[in-house]
Amino acid sequence: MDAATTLKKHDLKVTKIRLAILDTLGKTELAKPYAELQATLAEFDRTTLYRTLLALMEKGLIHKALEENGESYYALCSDCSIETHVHDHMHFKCTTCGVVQCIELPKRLKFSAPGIHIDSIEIVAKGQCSNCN
Amino acid sequence: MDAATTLKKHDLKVTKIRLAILDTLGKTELAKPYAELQATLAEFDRTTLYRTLLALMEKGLIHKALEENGESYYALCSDCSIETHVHDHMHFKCTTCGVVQCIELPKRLKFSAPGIHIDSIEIVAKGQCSNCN
DNA sequence: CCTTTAAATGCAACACGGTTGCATTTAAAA
DNA sequence: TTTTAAATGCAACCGTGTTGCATTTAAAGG
Repeated sequence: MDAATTLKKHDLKVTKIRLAILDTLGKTELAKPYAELQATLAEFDRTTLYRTLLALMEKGLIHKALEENGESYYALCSDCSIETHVHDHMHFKCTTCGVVQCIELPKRLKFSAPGIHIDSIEIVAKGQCSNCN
Repeated sequence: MDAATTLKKHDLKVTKIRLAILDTLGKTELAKPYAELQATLAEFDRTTLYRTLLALMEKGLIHKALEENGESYYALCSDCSIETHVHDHMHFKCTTCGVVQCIELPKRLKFSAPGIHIDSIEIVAKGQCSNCN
């Protein structure tokens, strides 16, 4: 399914920056840092980029990963839909080359603690990627 | 062990802001948002606060939790030492009242994926705390 | 207790991403 | 083609992170 169709299916108007974002993020399975996204899409205003990312996240087309320094990384959602935005994956950052990738988890993780009710879990791991070790 | 002794033991000079930070974070088992920390310690320059937090983190006396919006939360380290800064806990944020707390995990978590080597893992969960559900 | 010095602090300044308001443009429905 | 709600661009502000540098201070040594 092409990007335009995907947008329409999620009640989003087909615009240049939306196609550009989906195109950029679709070129790799890695998560892209915000700064790189902004550089690639420099022809657009950064406010527009900001709001477009919000819109695409809200519709579950993309998701954001936060690294320890607070840097944001964005990636396409392959396992999300409008109804259930669920991530059965963790975000892994290679401390050597710096790439961030989504890694599928074998099964849904369940944590529990007395008294509390857990809705969602985010996992961020660091180490060496397959190219760097 | 009092704060001054703790600082000396970690080769840190005993200064007013360091005592104040340890005192503030020690008053609760919850993690404090940066903004609250800055408000409480408004008598000190924010650069000093910034560098002091870095120093205390480097020595393993405190640690930082990042929430989804990128907000930083700080808490004392109870299970860290100079040699092994390890967290067998996750950070839990109540989406109702907003408090962030460290929750001990029953056992060390192990994840693996083909080709990659994982050094450390950070887990952030969201849901309702015991007061709010 | 006094001197010395490396470390800590305060201040200024800048970078960057997040965020909002508002006027203009545009996608797409009628 | 007209219409309109949505999307965009621009300006502006905020908070946090970060660095350089001059001043102050903790604490070691005499």
